[in-house]
Amino acid sequence: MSESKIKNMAEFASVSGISRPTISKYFNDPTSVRATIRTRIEAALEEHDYRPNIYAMNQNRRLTKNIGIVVPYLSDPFFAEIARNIEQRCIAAGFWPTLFSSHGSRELECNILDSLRSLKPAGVLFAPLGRASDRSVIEKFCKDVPTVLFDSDLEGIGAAFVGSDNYSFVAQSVEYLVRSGAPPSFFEMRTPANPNANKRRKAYISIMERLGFEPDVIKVDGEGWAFEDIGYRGAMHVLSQDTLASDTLLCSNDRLAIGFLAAAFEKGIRVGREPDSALRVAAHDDHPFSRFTCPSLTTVAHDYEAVSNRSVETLFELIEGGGRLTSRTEKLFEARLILRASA
Amino acid sequence: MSESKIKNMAEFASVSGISRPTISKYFNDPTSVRATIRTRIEAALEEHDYRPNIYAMNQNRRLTKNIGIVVPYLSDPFFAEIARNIEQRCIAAGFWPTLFSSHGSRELECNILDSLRSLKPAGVLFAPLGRASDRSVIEKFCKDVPTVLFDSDLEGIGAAFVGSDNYSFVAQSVEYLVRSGAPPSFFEMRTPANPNANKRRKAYISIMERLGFEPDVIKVDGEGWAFEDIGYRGAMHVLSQDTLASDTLLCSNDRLAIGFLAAAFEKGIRVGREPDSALRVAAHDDHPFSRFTCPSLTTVAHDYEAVSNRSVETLFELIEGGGRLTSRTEKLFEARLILRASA
DNA sequence: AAAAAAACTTAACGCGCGTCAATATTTAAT
DNA sequence: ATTAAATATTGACGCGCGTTAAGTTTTTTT
Repeated sequence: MSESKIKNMAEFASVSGISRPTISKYFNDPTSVRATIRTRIEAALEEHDYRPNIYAMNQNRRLTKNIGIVVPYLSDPFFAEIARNIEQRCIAAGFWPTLFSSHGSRELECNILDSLRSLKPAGVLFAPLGRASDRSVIEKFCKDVPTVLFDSDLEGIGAAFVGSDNYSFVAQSVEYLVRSGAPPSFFEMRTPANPNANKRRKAYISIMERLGFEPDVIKVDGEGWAFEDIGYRGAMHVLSQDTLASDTLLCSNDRLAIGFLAAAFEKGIRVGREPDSALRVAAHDDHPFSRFTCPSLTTVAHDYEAVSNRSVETLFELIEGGGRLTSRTEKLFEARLILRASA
Repeated sequence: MSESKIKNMAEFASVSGISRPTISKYFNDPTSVRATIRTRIEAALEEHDYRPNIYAMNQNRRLTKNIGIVVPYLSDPFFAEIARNIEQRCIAAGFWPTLFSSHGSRELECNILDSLRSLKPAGVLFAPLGRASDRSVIEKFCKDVPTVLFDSDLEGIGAAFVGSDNYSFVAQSVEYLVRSGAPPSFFEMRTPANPNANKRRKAYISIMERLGFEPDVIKVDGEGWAFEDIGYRGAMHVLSQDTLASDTLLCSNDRLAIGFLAAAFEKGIRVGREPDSALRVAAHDDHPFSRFTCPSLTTVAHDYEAVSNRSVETLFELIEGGGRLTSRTEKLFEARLILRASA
């Protein structure tokens, strides 16, 4: 490796003996130059470790190689995991992903979209807050920037949506709970942050009715994204009243269930599918921690891989299509029951 | 709001009636222009919503306003939380933070530093992987880019280190456990990913010896960052052998304890500080989920706020000092015992 | 009110790279 | 070997903004 520091593309062109426009072409797409040239460039690269200035590169390029990834709440390991997945795929495809979290705040979500605009990204993968989102801001953003929504849908907004089929989640859980014991009550937040929660409630009601049972929805108070705490408090309240309609509870999501199980444990209520248990508890999402609840949580899993994979693929199609798809597609993946000890 | 789209600073200068160099000054530091001028610019900004092109801005600036934040494992809510804290502070100070996670991989960590170089950041806040880190790569990076290490120290590398005092963690936990019951055995991974783990073990041994007790370290197998799973498997192994030297266990960190408690529950072993409990378990970190373990986990908390606050402040000093501090400082914050039900 | 200091304007250059037109060279096809 | 097609080179311009120098206006000081 030579000691001389190369400071721009012209210099690198001269030391490598190749013209600057060709070097420029190479960095935009190595396969666009002849193999002999490519190997010469790569040899020179080994020698002199030059890297183009990304700011100058992006300045006039019609499209940067940036991709924005926005999740509503990164402290939730579920989103951290899905973001990781997406990030890796973008890197593999030669893009520069940048990760943002709205941290549950509407204002922050808007600010992120604002920042994202100046990044002039090729595309954005966006999991909105949901109910708390500022629809009009997001709608405007999606008109200007190629955006694929994932996890949580805002109807009609964005070029496409990729997520999990909430009906499938609830069908799996309710049908299992019914055939292995009593039909479940549904445990959720009174004002869910996320549209998925509403879809799950509706699915619960419709499936229960189809099976000939009376739906029973338990709504607990609490705002924001501290779901475990809301589940815990709600469960403490519900369990102390002893007015449960069923000995089987289906929580809208795992994080509520984590709080619920903590409360049940504290109250000395045995949860599980053994005969001596007082309660069965199941939920949805297959949160990374649900293996380690006490008892371990019976839940329904997202197809993580499929969702992140498809989101990224859809965005790439969108980018290649110049920012437009023929029509807004909505892809929902089936869920998978994970049998553990809690129900 | 006017309809005309303004595409560069010169145009904005002409519509606002202020010269371009002054506009440029304003965007670099709004307080650097006279108040009358500032209000006129801001009025024009309301009218025309112009935003400078960040790529052109960063191209020749001696220093960008970018700050890199690198954590070893973002799916761990502990790091997600601390990253959030740091991110907010950087934004408040007018910087552009960008978040990266090494996802436990040495290779990725190196790639991130590589990407970070081309971002030409004003500074970097970096929590290294620890044992898995490529010391020489990081050392070289820190020579080129103003970097403050946090959470996990690599001795002599970076301009400063900010973290928690591992001795303080263990002092709090061991002293509490001793005065409220039996002296604890120490439960940890055989090959810890993180230097903090080694410091905690050493602290444990020294404190036990100081108090006149025989240290007992239980090492369990497992590689990587799936700590809960490692704790679970380790506990299943240890608990089935029934060779525990003490009825009190101190886990190196909360994530191991989360796995441990799941195993104990599964084995029907009662954990807690009531007389009828078979085992007491405590740990360190005050992980966001430790409130919801069964039983809730007695642990020792980081001073999150202080660590993130001080890290950011130190980086700002470093940046203002032109990338050099008089000497490498190491600031360790005290920990705080959190009494819950498990011990 | 005059002088000094501070802040502004005008004009112009440079940064590093994308991109284009005209020309030269290499490769593939006949 | 000749011709056509594909790819490189040369030279030049532009992008949007940072920055500087010289001159002008505004504000502060005395």
